Amino acid sequence: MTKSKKTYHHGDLRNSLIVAAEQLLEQKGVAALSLREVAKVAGVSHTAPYRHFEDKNALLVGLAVVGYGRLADEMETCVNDQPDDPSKQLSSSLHAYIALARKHPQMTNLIFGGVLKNLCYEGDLAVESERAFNGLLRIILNGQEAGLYIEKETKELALLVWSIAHGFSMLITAGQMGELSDDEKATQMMVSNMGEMIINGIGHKNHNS
Amino acid sequence: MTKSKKTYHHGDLRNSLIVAAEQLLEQKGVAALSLREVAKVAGVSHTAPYRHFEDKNALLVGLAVVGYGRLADEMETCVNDQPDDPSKQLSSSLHAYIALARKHPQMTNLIFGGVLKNLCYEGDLAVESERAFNGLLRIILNGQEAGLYIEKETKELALLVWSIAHGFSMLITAGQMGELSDDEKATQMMVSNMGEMIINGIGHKNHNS
DNA sequence: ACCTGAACACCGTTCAAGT
DNA sequence: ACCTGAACACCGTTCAAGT
Repeated sequence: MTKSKKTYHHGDLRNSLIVAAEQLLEQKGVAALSLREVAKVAGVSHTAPYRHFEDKNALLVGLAVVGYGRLADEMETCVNDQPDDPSKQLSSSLHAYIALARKHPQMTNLIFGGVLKNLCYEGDLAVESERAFNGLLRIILNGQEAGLYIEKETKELALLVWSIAHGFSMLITAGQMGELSDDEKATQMMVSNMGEMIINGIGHKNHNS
Repeated sequence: MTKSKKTYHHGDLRNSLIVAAEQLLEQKGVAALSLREVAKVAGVSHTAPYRHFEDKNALLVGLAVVGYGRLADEMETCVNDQPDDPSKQLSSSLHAYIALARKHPQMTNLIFGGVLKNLCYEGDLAVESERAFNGLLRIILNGQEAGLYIEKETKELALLVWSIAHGFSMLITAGQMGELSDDEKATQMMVSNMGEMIINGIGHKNHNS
């Protein structure tokens, strides 16, 4: 019933290749992802991908753009869904970041694990990266304008928050968090606690300044 | 003059392979690291490594153990070098973590980028991982005993600090920090600021509780 | 324009054979 | 014990050829 799959010319091969690649990625990991197998899953010869991607690396970048785009979408949703509650924007962005990484661990590794040839962080990938970070920036700025956060440079606060969300995500993805990795509930609890600690700090407040 | 290099039996091939592997790793990245080339650099046939490592993955794990060991050493040094100043222990551990990642970006990718078969986070690698985290735990505990930090569970504070150090490191390594990646001085400034924000929080302190 | 099949250099891994 | 060389299945990439 779909309009593809009948013609000799595939029609939407570029996209089919990315879909197939993601399927294999989450199945077997970044290291075991081969261009030839992607082509086989997509139902074409192993040289067909070169019509749509210069390289294996170019396909991986294309796939990473999709993944990073999802992250950017999540960040924007956090801003738009609770436009009047900057505090909730921040906590939901933390939860969303980590939930997405937990849902697509291999995609997280692909984007941030250093497999992509570094030069390719220009172009579409850089666009999505900025879009995601701009979401975070806006969340912090909203909070600052509401008088919730200190007046330090917005970018510095955003980088701190990003580092926390990213670090926690990568540690879970890398299996460094022990039991926590598998425990959905405990993870969310931990994320909530971290959100609180970012706001209040871990220092004791018995100074009288 | 060295005692190796003369006998037919290499003597310390296991170690030579790891040294060669690290050299190639930082040179060409995780994705382009091949077992055959490692063997060639070490000066042996391409099947010789199988006497010392079950697998290509096993060699990578062996290499990662070395890298993770360095991180653990750094954390322990931070504790031992300033035994009476928990505050300095914390800030120096942050700086050390990020400096090491900046110095060995590809090693950081190897350890945390999801290339290693996950099951291998048992054994020696788990030992070094615990050693590093224990350093952080002790640093936080020292601060709590000195009355510097809140009385929340030590492990939670340590995980927060670890996430920040790790996230910032990975973002730099992945080229996500723009100009900052190359600017040594600006990076250190940013790390110092993050250290301060962890202690004091980013929330405005105009509540009168 | 889009796809294929043969070809090339390289890879990880196995195994019988050498010292 | 430790290392080698041939062999196998797989990989990324190129290219002349097909529709």
